[in-house]
Amino acid sequence: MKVKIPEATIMRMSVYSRFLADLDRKDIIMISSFDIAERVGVSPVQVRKDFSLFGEFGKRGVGYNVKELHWQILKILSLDASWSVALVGLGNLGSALSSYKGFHERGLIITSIFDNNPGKIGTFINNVEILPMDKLVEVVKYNQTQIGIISVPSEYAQEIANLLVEGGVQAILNFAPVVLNLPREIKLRNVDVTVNLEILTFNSVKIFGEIKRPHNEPLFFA
Amino acid sequence: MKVKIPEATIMRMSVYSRFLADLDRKDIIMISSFDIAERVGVSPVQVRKDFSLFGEFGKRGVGYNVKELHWQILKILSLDASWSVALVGLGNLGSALSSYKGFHERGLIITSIFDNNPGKIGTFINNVEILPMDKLVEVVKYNQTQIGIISVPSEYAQEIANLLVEGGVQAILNFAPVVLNLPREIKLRNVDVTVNLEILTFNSVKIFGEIKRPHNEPLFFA
DNA sequence: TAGATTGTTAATCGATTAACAATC
DNA sequence: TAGATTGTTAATCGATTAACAATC
Repeated sequence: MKVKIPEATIMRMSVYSRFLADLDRKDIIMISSFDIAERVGVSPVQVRKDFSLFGEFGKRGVGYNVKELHWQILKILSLDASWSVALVGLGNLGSALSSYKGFHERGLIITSIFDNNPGKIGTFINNVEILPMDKLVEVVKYNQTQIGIISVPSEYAQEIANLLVEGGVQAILNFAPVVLNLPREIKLRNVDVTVNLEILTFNSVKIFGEIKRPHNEPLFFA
Repeated sequence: MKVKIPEATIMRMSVYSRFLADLDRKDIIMISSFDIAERVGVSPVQVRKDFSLFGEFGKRGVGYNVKELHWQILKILSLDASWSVALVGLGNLGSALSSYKGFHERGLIITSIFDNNPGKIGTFINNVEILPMDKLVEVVKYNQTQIGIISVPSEYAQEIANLLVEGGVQAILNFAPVVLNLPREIKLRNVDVTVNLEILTFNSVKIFGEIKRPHNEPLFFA
């Protein structure tokens, strides 16, 4: 009775759940797999199949209760309790992440922020003090931090990853475009913006065959 | 003789190519699929299989010439010529993207930047003037922009996407956590940070069964 | 020639889709 | 009961891995 859950399913569950939160805010009571599918850009069967891997949440002939389904998915994603997150690196990207409201809404609580810029250390973001890197292990441990986010330059990413692991995190979300070496039990996800752009370049050319239009000098320019 | 290329392959090609650029900078001449595999975190067969979808780039018994292979992959990804990219939304995330050097290195040229903040309009980033949104269609057209990057708040993302399409882009990279509705011929990729974090929460719990440790008050706190 | 490593074909594994039975 | 919609089983499709032949 042990089903393997495809990662693609988990990704979609996260998307469904955000859509359901939205419906709930709008006081919509029931929804069908067809409506979910349409708004989320997948097929209705896909939606039902995904749900079915975790249980039976709907009523045949009727659909799904929005509140109930939403709650079930949050439970599945373990977002029914909060998570302690450490953010390392407060450049532009780190700042964007630190101020992103979506995390807190979904129980992902940034409990510590680290940077090595003396001008930033000691200041606060959302009541969290920015600390120097040499406090990382200690603080991450104390906070029982489960997830570390790495948004430092590539050359420091591995070093930071090691510190996070030493501090006891279970999972790392890495924004640096490097391949990190981690103990197998640590969960890792990489978000790589360049890779995503390059997939687009590949796909775009496919459409137009081999033709590629060169671009002009920008219209508005220095 | 028309092979379908898995998207996963394209992603890996992008990663291989960055690794090869690195090797080339270090004046390494030859490399084997084993060494590539190890450093990139996949299996050697995977590497060879990926390459084989596009041609034969290696010498049996010897390996691959770094320069040659690198160049071939850049050609495959259409990164042997430059791309005109428009960046819309200059919040923290947009700023991070605008200052990311990896793009330019790989022929992804940000030719225009748009924001609606009057304090930012008229200033320059890397010689590109920040323009108001109402110039978007015109400028994107003029620059023959192929790719648009959306880093505006979710509620404006669809509207901006429409303008980009009107301006003639072929592909959109969307950072707003919403499902965009686009003409089928427009290539779309979504980068969704929350989804990635939530996959980590799911995976972490799986490891520890149902046990989840609550977190303390932060050690360093306001 | 022997050793190494590529490239390919076939087998396996995994995810999506189609068909349909169950049931509200 | 008829219509709607879920949930599941089987079929298909796609991607990875294993085995091995080719060849430097």
